[in-house]
Amino acid sequence: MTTSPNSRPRTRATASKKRLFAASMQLLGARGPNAVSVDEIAQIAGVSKGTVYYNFGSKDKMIGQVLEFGADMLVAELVEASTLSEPRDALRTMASIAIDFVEKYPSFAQIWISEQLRPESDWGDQITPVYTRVTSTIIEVIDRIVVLAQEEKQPVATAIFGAALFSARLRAASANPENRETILNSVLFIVGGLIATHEPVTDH
Amino acid sequence: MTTSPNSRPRTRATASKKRLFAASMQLLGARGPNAVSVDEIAQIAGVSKGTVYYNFGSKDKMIGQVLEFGADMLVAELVEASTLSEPRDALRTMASIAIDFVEKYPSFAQIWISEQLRPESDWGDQITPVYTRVTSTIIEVIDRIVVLAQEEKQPVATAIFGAALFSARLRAASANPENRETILNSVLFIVGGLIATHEPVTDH
Amino acid sequence: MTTSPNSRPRTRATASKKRLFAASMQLLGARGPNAVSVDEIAQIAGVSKGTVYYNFGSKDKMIGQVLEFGADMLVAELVEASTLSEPRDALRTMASIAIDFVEKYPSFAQIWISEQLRPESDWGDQITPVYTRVTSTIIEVIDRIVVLAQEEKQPVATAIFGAALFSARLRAASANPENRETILNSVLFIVGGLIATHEPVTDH
Amino acid sequence: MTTSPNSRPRTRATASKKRLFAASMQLLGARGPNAVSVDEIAQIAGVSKGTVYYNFGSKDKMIGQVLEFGADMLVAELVEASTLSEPRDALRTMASIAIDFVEKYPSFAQIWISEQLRPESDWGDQITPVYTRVTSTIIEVIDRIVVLAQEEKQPVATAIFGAALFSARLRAASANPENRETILNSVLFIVGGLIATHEPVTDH
DNA sequence: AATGAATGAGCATTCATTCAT
DNA sequence: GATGAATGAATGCTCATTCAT
Repeated sequence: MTTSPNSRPRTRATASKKRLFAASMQLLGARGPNAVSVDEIAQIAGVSKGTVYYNFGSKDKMIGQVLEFGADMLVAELVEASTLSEPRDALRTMASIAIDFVEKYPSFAQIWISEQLRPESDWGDQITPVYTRVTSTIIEVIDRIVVLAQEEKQPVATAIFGAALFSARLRAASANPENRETILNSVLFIVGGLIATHEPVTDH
Repeated sequence: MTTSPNSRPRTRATASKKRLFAASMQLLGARGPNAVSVDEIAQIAGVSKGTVYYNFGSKDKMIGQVLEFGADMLVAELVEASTLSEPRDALRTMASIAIDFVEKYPSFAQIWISEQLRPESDWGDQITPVYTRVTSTIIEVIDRIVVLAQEEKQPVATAIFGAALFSARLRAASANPENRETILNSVLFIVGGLIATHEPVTDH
Repeated sequence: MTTSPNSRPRTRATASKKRLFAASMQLLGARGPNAVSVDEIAQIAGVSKGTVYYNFGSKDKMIGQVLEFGADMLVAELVEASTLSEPRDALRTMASIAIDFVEKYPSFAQIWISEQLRPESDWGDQITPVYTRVTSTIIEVIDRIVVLAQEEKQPVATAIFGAALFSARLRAASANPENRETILNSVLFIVGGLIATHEPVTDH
Repeated sequence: MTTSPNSRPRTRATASKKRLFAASMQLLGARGPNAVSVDEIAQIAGVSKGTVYYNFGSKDKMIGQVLEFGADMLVAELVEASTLSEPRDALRTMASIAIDFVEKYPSFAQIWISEQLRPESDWGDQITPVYTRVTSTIIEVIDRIVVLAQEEKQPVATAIFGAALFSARLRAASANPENRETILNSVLFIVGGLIATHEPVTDH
């Protein structure tokens, strides 16, 4: 996925890099960057610590790439779901996807939330922040439901993303998680409120 | 105990502890626990490092107390706002308070969001998680607006809190922050959706 | 005991000092100087840490005095036993006393053994090293058994003390301690060897 | 493992570890574990502090290995001496070896004496305590001299070891040390006493 | 391409000691 | 006589990073 399919077979590319990616996704997703050391990642990947620096240059750069990879995973799924013919089904499915993702990689939610905080850049000149990519997908779907003023779109999408992310995060942390349907409904109340107060999109 | 009212002037009582609290709020609120060292806190507080341990026992215990203090600050304001006669005004004011708080102590949002993740307990047995205290306040207000099934309440309140927290967090990180009113509206669309689909509370 | 009986009653002398002495004997005897902090001693004595410095000046000075006190305790008992009419009974009793003492205050043996090592002085300008006081008592008894050349006396007494101390120390550390009688016999074999190779003392 | 015989020159292999060992033997032998810091050991070894942790994992583990190494040194010499054809010569030589060792590494005696005290284990699960290895060697020699009941053997050997260790320790600390011969004689009086009261071993 | 030995700055924590009250 | 708040030097340890091979 990361390595766009070349025409040539590319025998093994970088086995070490792949293993490091896998180990990082697992460890970072579960415990976050600060709680994971380069030693541990290398050990679980079954390579030497030096290999991390050979392949990625620094811990931060590696984290950046892993984060991007995780974001790509999530966004790809969201984008696919966003094409469902019925936009409200699309949103519901997208929220459901978010719940699954956060359950699998709990600390990604936390990282994305804090990602904008960094004053300079830690893991990141980070091409596009995750939330931007997600909210623009959300906006596309919303645009198929109601007519919103331009300056309303981003805040509405942000609210939806925040509600979904936080609900999912809490559900993942809970011993006996809330009913998934109830959470989806709660998040989608935002759309209900939108519809109740805005003009619906007329199909051309 | 420390502040037992003496008849004598009591020049500066436990000035050190207060200074440490202030420095911690500032530093922790801005950069989060991992990014702040005991040295730095002590230095900014103008006391020696040993004083931290004399007064708090450990870095974690200190952070726990500071976090609790910050939570108390926010919750107290929210509770006060929740008593406004018009429940929708109350919610709007509460969201506004959250925005201000997050702007002042950006990393608190992040900490609270990740607070449930900790398997055991890092900064103590943390009486009640912040989100619980906040959502129960939100629920009180919502109960004055619509009639909700018991199992719907917590998820709805969670969604509202998540939307507000995330929006506020993003606004705080942004160079040219979104219009506050637009954010408030977006968060409150959840309430709009609620009203559109639930029976309103009848005033006796 | 420490305060040689004055003619005047000496109402309470220093209650704090006594409590510190008691706590120190207990803690130091069990765990040794390095493993015990001033905080802990003060806490168990039920006084403030400052009181230690008020009464003793420093941790080392306090330890020195406690060590001396412990040595006085042991030596007093040994001296008393040494007056038994039958010198071999005296030696056996003295060894038995050593076993009891080491069992009660295990780390005293260790401290006394390392006491001579200190290059300068840690806890001490320590009047007379414990081993000197003990061996001179041993020598007095031995002189009643056999005739020894002057330069033999100290080494023989040292060997006896070492054998007794080490045996006692090991017994104290053992889960199911060796039979006390067997230990006493083993130590006293030194005397047996002496008698077998030296002229017995003729009573005038 | 570290020293697997390579065909290639192997310039300096694990020079750091060796240097750390040498420095530790010197420093620990002279002043004991508590009085020596990791910084100091690393500095004298001419490596960085991190190297200690890279090679040994912790200060305690390093001390454990150094202690074991020292014990191996002593025991190896004792075992060799124990094979002398004349058992009493063997014992005398062993005592002499102990004196030399203690003179060179004064604090080892102290550590070994206190080694059994540790409730849990500080420097590791310490394979076999030194005193056990030494006394079993002593017992082998004694068995060639007299017939002892099984339960007498350990206490007698312990007394001999204690007498030798303590005498050696005192001699090492003394400004003008006692005559070595006199000390050896004193320790060996235990054997004299044994012979005087027990049946000698009959040669086949 | 990969390794692993080595580094050193940074960190949380301990503890004997001081001193104003 | 006694206290307890405050100190600061010292310590064991972690970890991202470098580099010769």
